[in-house]
Amino acid sequence: MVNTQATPGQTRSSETGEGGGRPRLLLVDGHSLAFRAFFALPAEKFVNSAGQATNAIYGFTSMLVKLLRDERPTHIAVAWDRSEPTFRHEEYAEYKAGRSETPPEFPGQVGLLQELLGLIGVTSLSAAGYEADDIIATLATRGLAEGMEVLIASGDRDTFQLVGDDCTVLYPGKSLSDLVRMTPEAVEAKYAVRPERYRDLAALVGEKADNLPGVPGVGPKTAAKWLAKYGSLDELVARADEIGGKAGQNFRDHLDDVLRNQRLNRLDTDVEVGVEVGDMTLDGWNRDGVNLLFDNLEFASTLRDRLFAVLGESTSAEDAEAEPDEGFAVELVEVAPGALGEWLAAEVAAGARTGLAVEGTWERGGGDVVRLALAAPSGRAVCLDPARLDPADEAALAAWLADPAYPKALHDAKGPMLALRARGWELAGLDSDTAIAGYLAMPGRRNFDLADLCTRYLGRELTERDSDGTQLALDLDGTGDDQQAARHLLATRALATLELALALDADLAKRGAAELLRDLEIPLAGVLARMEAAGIAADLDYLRELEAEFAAAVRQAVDEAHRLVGREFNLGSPKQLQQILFDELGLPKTKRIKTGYTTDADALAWLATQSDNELPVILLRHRDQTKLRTTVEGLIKTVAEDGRIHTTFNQTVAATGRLSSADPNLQNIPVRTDAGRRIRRAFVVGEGYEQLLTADYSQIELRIMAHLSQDEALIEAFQSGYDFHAQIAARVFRIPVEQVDGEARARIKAMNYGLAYGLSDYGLSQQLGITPKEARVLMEDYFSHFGRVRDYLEAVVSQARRDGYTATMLGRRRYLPDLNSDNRQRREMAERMALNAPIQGSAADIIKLAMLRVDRALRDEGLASRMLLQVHDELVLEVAPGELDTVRELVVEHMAGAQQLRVPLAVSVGVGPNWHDAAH
DNA sequence: GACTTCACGTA
DNA sequence: CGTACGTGAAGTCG
Repeated sequence: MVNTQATPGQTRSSETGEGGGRPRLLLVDGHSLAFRAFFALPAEKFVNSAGQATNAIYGFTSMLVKLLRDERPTHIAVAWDRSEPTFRHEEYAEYKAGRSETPPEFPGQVGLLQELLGLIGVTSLSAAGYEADDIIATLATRGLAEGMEVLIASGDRDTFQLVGDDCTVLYPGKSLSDLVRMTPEAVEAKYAVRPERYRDLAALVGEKADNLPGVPGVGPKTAAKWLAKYGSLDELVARADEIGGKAGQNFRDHLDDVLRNQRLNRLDTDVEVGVEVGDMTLDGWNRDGVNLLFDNLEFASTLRDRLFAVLGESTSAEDAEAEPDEGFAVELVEVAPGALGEWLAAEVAAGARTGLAVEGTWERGGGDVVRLALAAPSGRAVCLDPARLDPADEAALAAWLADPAYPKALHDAKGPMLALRARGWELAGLDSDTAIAGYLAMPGRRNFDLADLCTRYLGRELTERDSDGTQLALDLDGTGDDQQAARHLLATRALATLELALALDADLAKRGAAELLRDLEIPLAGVLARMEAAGIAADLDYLRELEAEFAAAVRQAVDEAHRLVGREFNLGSPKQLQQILFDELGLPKTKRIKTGYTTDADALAWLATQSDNELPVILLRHRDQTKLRTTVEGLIKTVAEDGRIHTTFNQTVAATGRLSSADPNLQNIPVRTDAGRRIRRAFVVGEGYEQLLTADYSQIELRIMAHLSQDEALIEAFQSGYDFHAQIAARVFRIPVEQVDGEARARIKAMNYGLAYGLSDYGLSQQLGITPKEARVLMEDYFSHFGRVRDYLEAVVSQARRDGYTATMLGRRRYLPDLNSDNRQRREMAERMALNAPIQGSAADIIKLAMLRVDRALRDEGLASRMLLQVHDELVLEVAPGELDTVRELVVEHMAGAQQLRVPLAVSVGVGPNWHDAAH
């Protein structure tokens, strides 16, 4: 492999074409290489979720990236065959006949590949009546005439006739990435003829793939021998009689075939292509477009990174003044002890943003700083070790960190804030958080690594290279010599964050999310950091009692189940449960899932009604108790030294804009059952505080729906202040409110909530235990009274289909490309997401606003009470002695007033010594 | 050990 | 065959 990879000995400085190096033209045979790629990669492993095959696209792109990286062409074009017949067909009707059918997965990929090439700025060419080879021959000839070096990547041996001192063919070898360099020497070594005689040789031997039979009994060896002896095919034909033996006779008998082959395998060098080779530079690529296409094709990020890295280089090569070819040109400055203040004053002017990177640990509301790096716009950076900081420097650093006049850019600042806070340092002036910015730009993405964003937004890789160009390991835990590498890497991260922040500023401005970042999410990060640091006090003894109790209940359920079945089995294994329930006990089958039949709670409850067997009921009890036990166990494990549980709020996970809570998740503590609610008693008011206070928005999503749809009837129902669901039920069923019974109210309540989820008649029927037909009638009745709601929901989806995204009240977008998917299941899923996202997302916007307001008010008022938790529509606060009335009033005011809607935002408050008793 | 599937808790 | 999450256990793969 390696021996075929001997890349030309070009140096970096001669790569730019304009800069004195010789222009280098790469010509690619599109179909030929795409077809190779198609068969090299397993089609079944390269299919996106919409069912589109992608193996040829992936393999071709991978090859192209390798070519761009290794060969560094200054000019490039990809030539394509056309489906219509060529001049060769006119001459010889059987040309290329007898080829097996093109696999159906292939043709569709060619169009996408051409689209991709267009996006990365590569010229694609084809010409009616000609094959790709002819276009390549034409361009190669012109390129050579203009003094260019020419490279041809093709799997068609006909191109070998073009090989010369300045023209090399790269021919696919055994594997996809293995391109053999066919130089004149290589052609001669392999075929024993000079490249210009290759046509003659091929004419004698024939080409099976093109259905061009040669002389029977004559292979490359004989053909080469004859050509060596007679010099050329023309001479050979002229002296055909001199050739002896059986082969000679065959040659004379098949002379017409040979001459036909020679005419047909000649490549046309005069095709009208309409583009000058000098214009085939690689520039002006469309990053957003490539990203979108890659997202749709569902390609791994590695290929994208490799492509962007190589494109980033080639575009920057256009402008010698621009960034270096790759990486970040950070200059790590050593500052003498005591001189940090001076350096900051000189390097980091107030008002100019600084990149800040922190290395350390942060979890469970605490943390520590190992080192931190500051990078100025000049590219100069310092890296500081807090443990070995001169006292004067520490003071200067602390003052600078806490000074809002010095704007800072960090990546995922909440963790670093916790670590800094543990050192007694306050961070102010957070001006950009590149992780959150990335999240606002692409809320559906899984992760927002600094390195990923650099590749995507800057086209540069966040890696360092030593003098050999080999990548340094991203080893932050190094010791000794690695220390310096770690310092340099951290400084690089700081500079990368700074540059990334700039690119994201522009992107967010385009997306209308700049204010959302600056005024909502960034300030919220600080609030969340304080909430995490505070944590919520836990009654550990009580939790242990609960655990023992739930564990005993689990054991009892297990015993009963084993006794009933007559042997031991794992109640926690759906697989074993299926075996017992459906095979051994012969109970009726439930809903199908991938692995058989479901044993979920609904199914078990149904089974209990279908048989006298007690097992389903026992299993249900076991499930309940197990869930409770594991919840309690999880909580016990996370109680910190300070007796409090410090969750982590994630600000960049939920695609709708909600927060999420993890380690432990305090947003899914049971509340619906009595046993579950007992767990909430374990969350107690901490020492030095008086009460827990919970405040939640009543029906916030329905109120948002009323607001956004502007449905008068809905708005009126909220303004009246009476039981909302009952009022709606009264309207739908055309009866006075007093006559609405529990049943009717429950149905309408389910309907109300289901609307915002894209509920189907089937789903509603399942939930209410009625037939789908009854459900449909109910929905029709509902919409006959609240037509604006239906109009609104439909409008949201159609607008999202048109724009590609939904937007919340504060302009938070959610991108839903699947709205135009050909796959019905995906499309309908995207439709439900589209109608839910503005509602759930606007609710998230509003409570985030409320959190900022409440936090600000508490601090402005100098109150010691503090916010501890957010559970989507609820806030939990810890109230300091004597502050209850003030805090209650303040919280209600700022939650209810967070956003002006066409309906009131109702907030209800409860107070108690623990989370359970603070409910209302 | 890493990953997927099922199941289930919350809003 | 309603949205959004996180977690734990079992099962599977390398």
